[in-house]
Amino acid sequence: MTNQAKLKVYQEVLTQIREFIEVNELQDGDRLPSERELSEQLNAARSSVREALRAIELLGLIETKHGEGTFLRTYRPYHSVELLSTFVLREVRTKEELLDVKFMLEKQCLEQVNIEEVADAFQWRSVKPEERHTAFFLPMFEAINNQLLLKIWHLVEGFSNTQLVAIQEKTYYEQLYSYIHNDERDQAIKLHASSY
Amino acid sequence: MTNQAKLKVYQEVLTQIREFIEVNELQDGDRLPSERELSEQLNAARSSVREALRAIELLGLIETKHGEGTFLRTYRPYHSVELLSTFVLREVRTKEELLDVKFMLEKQCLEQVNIEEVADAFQWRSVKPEERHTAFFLPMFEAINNQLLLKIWHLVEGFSNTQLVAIQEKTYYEQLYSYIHNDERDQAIKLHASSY
DNA sequence: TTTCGTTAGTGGTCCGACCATTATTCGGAC
DNA sequence: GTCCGAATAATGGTCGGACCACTAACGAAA
Repeated sequence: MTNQAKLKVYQEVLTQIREFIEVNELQDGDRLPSERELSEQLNAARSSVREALRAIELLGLIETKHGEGTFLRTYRPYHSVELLSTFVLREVRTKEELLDVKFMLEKQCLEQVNIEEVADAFQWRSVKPEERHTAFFLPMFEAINNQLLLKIWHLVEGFSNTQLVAIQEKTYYEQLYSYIHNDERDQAIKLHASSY
Repeated sequence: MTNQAKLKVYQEVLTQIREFIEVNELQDGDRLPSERELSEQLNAARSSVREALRAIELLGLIETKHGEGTFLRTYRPYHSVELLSTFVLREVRTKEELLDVKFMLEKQCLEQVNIEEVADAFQWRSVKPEERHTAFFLPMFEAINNQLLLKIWHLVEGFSNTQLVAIQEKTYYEQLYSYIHNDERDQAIKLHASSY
């Protein structure tokens, strides 16, 4: 027996849409054929075509405008990450696990970030104490220029925030910043670790 | 005017399915109500329910068995991920981000893992070359004992796997293992980094 | 030329029908 | 009583059509 030969219609449709995009070299913002056209050209019911389209819409790959059509869209991985997280975090409720991952991400950030590229580096100074942490790290993650990483951290941050996080003094972040600025990464990481 | 109040039906359905899972504390493998039941209970047409289900099926969050029902699914990186990735990885940017995050996670794993706790440490020896990487890292991530971290890596792994990943020789993983075993973490990390 | 209804095309939603597959049920053969 | 196989019921898979809501383009009137 062939192992997997029987793909569902909506999956075939997806493949063909993918090919259509390829062949016609569609760019972001370009319009796809209407649901009815696709339905006819691909020999599939409109409802099946819709199942395919809704799936990749949810992912953020396309955008549908009522009365206008379906358009290709610049894919941003963080859309799907958000969606996935609500399911992935389903059973990962352990505060410990969340904090571990969050710590790990921040550590990685401290290692990688180019401090020169951090905008609003001192935004956190003028912010409420409980928001300092986010205000400090957010621009740093943005400077890393990896939206996926940023989104993951943001989500973990959001979930763990509801738990009590130790609030650090301004001096803590000042020290952290200064370490990185002088490229004393290991010192920064050590300090960061001591706060968890 | 409210900015975005008008969610589509399938999106509402999605939310409610999520709540259903939450409230009833469904675990992986558990069965969801049938499409017809959901349709009735949520006051939505069956086709709308299907749009929602197909979307999260494509994501790999549920599994449908013809004649049986719809089941919550332990994430497995085969199936539709390949299809999905052909869409998602259209842009070079996305590939880079995925690989960066994957690299980062693995690096962290190499730093943290207690090699004594790794079960099936040499499973990867007897596996197809293209599966070596996963077979090597999976037990290590499991040994870290952080469900969240594991799931994140698994997802990223699944996507990036479908694209060209450099296949390493057995000696590469042997070396990696031996470094960690002798607690020469920095050597392991350096080796790992050289492969990306 | 401008304005404003009309109209055609599009996505959004619903309904009902039928098929394919699976698990269950039940009755007869042993 | 046990076992087996044929109905049966429940489920997902697919189709086609109907109608609504929204948008843009067109064309006639001012």
